[in-house]
Parts: sequence; C-alpha cells; structure tokens
Amino acid sequence: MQSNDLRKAGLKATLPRLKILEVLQHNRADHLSAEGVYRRLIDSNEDIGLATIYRVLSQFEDAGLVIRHHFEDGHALFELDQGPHDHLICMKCGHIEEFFDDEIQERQKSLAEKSGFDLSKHTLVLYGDCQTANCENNMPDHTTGKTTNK
Amino acid sequence: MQSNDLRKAGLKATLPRLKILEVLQHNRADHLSAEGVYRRLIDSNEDIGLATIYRVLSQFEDAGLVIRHHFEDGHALFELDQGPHDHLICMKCGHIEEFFDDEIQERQKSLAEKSGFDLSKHTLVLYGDCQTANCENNMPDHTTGKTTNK
DNA sequence: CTTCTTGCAAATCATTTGCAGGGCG
DNA sequence: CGCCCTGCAAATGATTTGCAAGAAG
Repeated sequence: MQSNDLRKAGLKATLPRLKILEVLQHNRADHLSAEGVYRRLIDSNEDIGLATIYRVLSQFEDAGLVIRHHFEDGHALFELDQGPHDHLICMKCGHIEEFFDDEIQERQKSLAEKSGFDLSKHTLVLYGDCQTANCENNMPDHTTGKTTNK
Repeated sequence: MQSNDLRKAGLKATLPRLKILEVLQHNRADHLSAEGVYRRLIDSNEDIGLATIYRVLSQFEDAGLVIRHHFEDGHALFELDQGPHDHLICMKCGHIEEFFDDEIQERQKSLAEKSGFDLSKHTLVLYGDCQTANCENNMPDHTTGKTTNK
C-alpha cells in the first residue's frame, strides 16, 4: 500500500495523489509531462484536474519522490526517483533510455572539486538517433508524455 | 566587421542583429536570457523590441552562431557557440563556469555506442555551491540574464 | 523596387494561483 | 469537526506570431 509513501512524505493519502503515484509507477520506464499524466488519468476515467496534477507533482518533487527534468525542449518531464542515473534521448522518436557510469561520476566529482564547487547534483543527457527498427521517427506530442518506444 | 558573420549565415546585416551580436560578444563569459540581452540594449539606449530579440536569437541559433540552453530553471539562456564545453552552475549566486573534459567526452561516446545510439550532442551540467567569497548567495533575476559573478 | 526585417500588440503555451466547496484523519 | 486538498477559472510569465510600416541589397 503506497499510502504509506505518501504519509511518510507528510501528505494525506488522497485519491488524486494515489492515482498519480500509480500512473508514475505503471510508467516507471517513461518520463511523463504533467499533461501526459493527465491524459492517462482521463483515459482511465479518473476525473482529476490538470492543476491538481501540477500541484501534486510539485509536492512529490519536494518530498523527493519524483524528479523533474527540463530536457532541451524546455518543458518539464517527471519520473519516479529511482536513484541517480543519466539519460540518452533519441531525437527522432523521443525514446529515453537510462544509464549510469561510475567513471563519469568520478570525473564529475573531481572536476567540480578542481573548480572549488561543492557539487550537489548534475544532469547529463546524450542526444542522438536510437537507430532501432521501430524508431518511429516521430516525436511524441510533447503534451502527451508518450515517451515510450523501442 | 561581423556583418560578414551575418551574411555568411544568410542574414541581412541589420542594426538589431549587429547590436545583438555585439552584446553576445561583449558577454562571452556569460549566458544571457532574451530579456538579459534586451536589458543591455536598453541600457545602451538601443531601441530594439523584445520580440526582435527572440526572433534574432532563434535565427542565430539556426545559423549555428548561438546555442540555446535550458538549465534546470526552465527558461532559455543563450551563448555564442564557441565549441563544445560543459557547465558548472552555482545554485546560490547563479555563476556559470565552463569546462571541458576529454575523458568524459570519450566515455559518453562509448556509452552511446553501447546503446546503439548515434550521438549528435549532449548536455552535462554540474550544479552546486561555488563557495567563493563573493558568492552573493542571491540568484540573479532570471529575467536579467545577469549571470556574471565571482 | 522587392524582399527580408522590425515593432507593437495580440495570441499561445505551460504552469501557477485564488477561492469556495469537499474529504481525510 | 478543522485543516488540508481539489477543481475550476482566472492570472502569469516566457516566447511566438500577425500585420503594416521600414530598411537592405
């Protein structure tokens, strides 16, 4: 029961919050926009206002449950926080893949140190062409959050 | 005479474009928002509309003269394209520093390859605290583009 | 001259906020 | 039952676009 996750975060376990959390969990592999979450809820016949989605996602972000990204297209995408990792994004189909590399991690740390920075977080995104057969070469509607593919 | 840079890019050498290019060059070390460029022009008694700034910056981007970034705060910052490099950003004062690291570069290439991606570009940003004496601990007005410091 | 540009105001888009009614603890 | 939460509509802020008047080649 994920009501606990919410309580732990100091949030009442309300229906909208549970539903939104559910959507995020069912789409662990994806990175959804607020609209994307909205769409999926509508499709599931859940009647939740878009404003609420934004509010809840921000609360989740503050609670550390979710991470908000601003990739190159400017608008925000959300994903459950599942530990540190970086992203590979296909510029043709929008497919997003995750990866983690110790060596790069290390290097970042020492580079920040060299500049006297106390590093708190980072963002590394590799953009390219995923070259897969089913790369549909059509970027998903930014509003849809339909970022799955491949 | 930078009129040439413009002509080469297929753009007429108009006053607004020259002035904007000038601002970008005088602030090579910085990363300005459209508003930031606007402010500086106003301060120089140049009467150029904000819409024009946006239009020109986009044209410059298309022409490859300028790079548009979307750091974590969501709104766009521009800088002259001076070859590949990554960024270190102080979350307290907004200071932005640039760096370049071959090892990370290499690693990125091989990671993309491993995933079958044809890499075309990347973004690496390290966020932290610059810890300098003059870190004013006050983020610059996002609209100002006053990103210099330290 | 003809076409590319600009300035201004109006239009969009994503996201945020105010407020009155509802629901969790 | 009180305070936190939601929905809706209106407010915002950044960026874009339409259009008529102006310059560049």
